[in-house]
Amino acid sequence: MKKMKCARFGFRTGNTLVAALLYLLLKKPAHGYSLVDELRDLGIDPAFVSYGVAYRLLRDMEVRGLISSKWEIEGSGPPRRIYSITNSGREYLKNWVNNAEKNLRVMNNLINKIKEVLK
Amino acid sequence: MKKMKCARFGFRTGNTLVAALLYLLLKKPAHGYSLVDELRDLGIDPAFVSYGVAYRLLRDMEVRGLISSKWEIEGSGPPRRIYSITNSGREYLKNWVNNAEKNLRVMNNLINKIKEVLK
DNA sequence: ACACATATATTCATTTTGTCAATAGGTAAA
DNA sequence: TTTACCTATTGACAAAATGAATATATGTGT
Repeated sequence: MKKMKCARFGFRTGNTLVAALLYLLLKKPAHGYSLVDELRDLGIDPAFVSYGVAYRLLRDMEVRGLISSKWEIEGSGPPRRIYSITNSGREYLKNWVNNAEKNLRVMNNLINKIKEVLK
Repeated sequence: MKKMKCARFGFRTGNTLVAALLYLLLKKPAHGYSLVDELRDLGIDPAFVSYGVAYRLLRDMEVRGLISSKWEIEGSGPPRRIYSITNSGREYLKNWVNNAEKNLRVMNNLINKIKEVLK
């Protein structure tokens, strides 16, 4: 298992976006531009996810083997890079969920404690 | 409302640590070294919070007016900088909690959706 | 004197993010 | 047909956050 850097609270932007993108790709292959739009359905304001960030993440994810891509020329519009999730990506997602749940509990605890003191 | 930068998911390390430190200082004034130890009670692994990071954060927080400090010479050990939370810090914390709750719901939602698809 | 724990502070390199411009094909209307 | 706008991807650069390591004093116990 690679050492987890920079993930003290698990919910760093990049990590979370990776999980969200993998989730979307788990449902069906898609290209970057549409994925950014679909983030809206996850409660993630797409205005906060620039295309630059999203495409960079997708490229990184492919390098890490979490997703794979192929060009799609057919259809209307410019050529699109269609991404699919790999088995490795599925594993990563499972792992992420487990960690995220732990982190969520810590966060929830902290929030409740703070609310109690503020009250 | 000031535009929230760099907090897409609210739970960035820095932001969360700021909240945790403010929470501790809300209960009683303290100095950096002891604060790091007390993070343990919040479920935050102290091995993940180096003193370097903590002191840097505390100084930033003071610059931003969330806390104030004074040197304490008396008592045993080397001089300590005792931090107290300010009114501005209390406001910040209230705000953070509200945001964090929203973000928690988004995260929870995402996690549940992923779990459903993985199942 | 010596080792060790407390306490604060600073530096530098690296990683992660954010912003924005460049490129390019397709579509629709004037 | 040329102008304008939408889709789609990429790359470059700046800014911010983080990690690791080091430097500084002081006090305590032996």
